[in-house]
Amino acid sequence: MSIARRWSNPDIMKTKETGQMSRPTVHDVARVAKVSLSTVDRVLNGRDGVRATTQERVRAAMKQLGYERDLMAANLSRKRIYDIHFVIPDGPNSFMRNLAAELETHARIALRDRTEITVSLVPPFDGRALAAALRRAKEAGVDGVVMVATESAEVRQAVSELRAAGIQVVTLISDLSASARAHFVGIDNVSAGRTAAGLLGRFCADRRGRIAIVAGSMLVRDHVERRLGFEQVMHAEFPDLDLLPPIEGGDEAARVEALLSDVLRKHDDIIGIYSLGGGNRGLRGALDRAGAVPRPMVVVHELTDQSRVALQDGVFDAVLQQDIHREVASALVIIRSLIEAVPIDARTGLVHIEIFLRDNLP
Amino acid sequence: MSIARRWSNPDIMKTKETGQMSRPTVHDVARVAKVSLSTVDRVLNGRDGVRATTQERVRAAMKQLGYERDLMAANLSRKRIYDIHFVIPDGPNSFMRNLAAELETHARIALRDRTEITVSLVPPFDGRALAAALRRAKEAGVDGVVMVATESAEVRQAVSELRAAGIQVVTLISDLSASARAHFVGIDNVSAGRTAAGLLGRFCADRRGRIAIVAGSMLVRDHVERRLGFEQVMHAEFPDLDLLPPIEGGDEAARVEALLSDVLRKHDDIIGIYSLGGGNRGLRGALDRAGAVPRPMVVVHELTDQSRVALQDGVFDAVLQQDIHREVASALVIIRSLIEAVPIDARTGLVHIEIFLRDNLP
DNA sequence: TTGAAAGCGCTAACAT
DNA sequence: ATGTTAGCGCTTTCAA
Repeated sequence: MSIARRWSNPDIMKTKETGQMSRPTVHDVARVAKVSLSTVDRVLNGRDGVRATTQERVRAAMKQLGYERDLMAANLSRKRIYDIHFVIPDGPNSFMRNLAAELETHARIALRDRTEITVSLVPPFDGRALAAALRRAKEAGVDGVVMVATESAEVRQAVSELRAAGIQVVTLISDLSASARAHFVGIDNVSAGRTAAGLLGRFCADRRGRIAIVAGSMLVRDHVERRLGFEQVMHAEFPDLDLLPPIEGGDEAARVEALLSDVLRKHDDIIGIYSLGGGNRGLRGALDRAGAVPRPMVVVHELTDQSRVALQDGVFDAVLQQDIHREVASALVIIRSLIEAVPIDARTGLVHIEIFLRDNLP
Repeated sequence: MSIARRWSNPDIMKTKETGQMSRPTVHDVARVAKVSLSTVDRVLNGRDGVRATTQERVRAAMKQLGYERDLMAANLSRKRIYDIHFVIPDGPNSFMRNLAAELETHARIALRDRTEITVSLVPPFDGRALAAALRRAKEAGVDGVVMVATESAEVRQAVSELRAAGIQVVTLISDLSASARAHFVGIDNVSAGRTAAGLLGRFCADRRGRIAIVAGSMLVRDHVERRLGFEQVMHAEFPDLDLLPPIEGGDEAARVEALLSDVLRKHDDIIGIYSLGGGNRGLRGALDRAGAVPRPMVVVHELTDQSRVALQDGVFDAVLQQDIHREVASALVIIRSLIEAVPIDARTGLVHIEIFLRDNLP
């Protein structure tokens, strides 16, 4: 079987000799609607100064011909350059460092797609600083903003202002609830938490004991959601396991190590640990110091040099990971589509979570 | 911190008044090299009829200016349409059916990127038919071919011919070893097998017994590789588990059910099953009929209506899945890049494998 | 071997 | 309210 799809509308057949057809252009529309190019352009771009009846004629011609604007030609003509600004946390952890590096790479290749990328780094977990950065982007008059969100009323307000100024906003990795952001690009964090629980629960088999949770901050939505998903499944499917309240380590190794060491000292029956944020070097440090036997099962997020080694050493059992490179690429595609009001495939934003065991390390 | 990147080569500053810079064009190159546009174009596109010394001048100018050709403008001018042909197996299983549906979707959206998609369906596991389809594509003069490969000398030969004819070939989902294909898009199947083993091994905990493997056909490389990875990890990390030789069910539910029922009857100590191909409806049928207690742990590939329900029912324990939509999208990006000789980011082709437990079903 | 000029599909400045 | 015309950056006749 063979499926072929070509333009097959007789109205637009141009080269009768060859039988070749090509997709309709503004010229075809103008001809059929009996108006000039400019009028077609006005209708096409929603500019005013066109009588309603004429508009109707043009629209009818477009529909009849199945006209679809050639975005590349349009961009060439108007010399459009998409000005996209990223606002990301200046975190001390390797995850955010990695993200910044990703942006460097993308900045280079995005140029080929008429996209210019700029970046601001802001202090992590700081809504005020984030909102300020957003306002600066607005003043700069960029076309779109991609940001790693921190929950805060100020930030929500700034996003609304951007939106009102016609600037598209996409959240990346961590979403902003009840906000005007047009799209979120990242993993489904509730699902990530559920996955972690599904794995950790099964790994702990029939043992009984406590589970420790290590988070970065409950001010970022991804951490809140991971915790939520984790607790959902733990309560529903592994009720024999006792969940300790989360430790907030600020994604910093030193704090994580101090706080977790404390907890491990207090409880000698911790059989599982879920770390849903950064600072896993500290997590490992605490585990090594405690030296519990049998060692607890450990599920963490983000594959870094640290966590990879820990996986190989059998200290960590599973690492959940999101592909930042792909996320940034998706964010760019999506924000350009938003700017051009092109329909967006729902699947574009959802990045799948990867699970690494020591057996499938890349 | 804020990073901004703009063109900043004084040679190409055009509007001195505004201080605005723009990237260099063929005109700039022509001016600097003191030749005409056509000559620049000839050099740019490797056409002959240009004296060596002139060529050198032009190239020097390009380098000096940091010229990079605007692909969109070029495509507009030459009215280029990428003619991409997909060859996929006409399998009876939902996986391939799904793939065909994906292509329908992509055909529609690819038009916007000057890409026209055609599809042929060929009998599965049939190298001869596949090779014939490839030859037909060559005769049709397409720009690129994307295919789900079956291992066969004939196919390898046909791929070489396509390559020789200047037609790019990309393999999708299942690769073709020792062939001239330019790229593979799909999951790392060895890694998928290893992952399956890592999970199944841990799920089987300390139990002893046999593990059954259900494959489609050892003629497709993805199945061979999954088996390889699976056995690697099983032998290395879970030596207490005995692997039975793989059943080849041809990805068909009926055959899988018959063959597996047989095996389950022969062995009453099967504690784990890994199904690395299609036909999982048959797998479930066999399990239901056998009704072993305790039920074996089951890891399968491809999330379908069947496997989703089985997961929810607790009959399957994990489903490994590849995102076909994304794979097709990647294949399109890659083959276009190959056709235009644009550098390809190595990560573009690698699609990550997803793992579903009942806890994280989407 | 080289160059001048027209045109791809669309937009925008400048007429009417 | 509508039309004419000159580009955007590149390719492609057709001349020289």
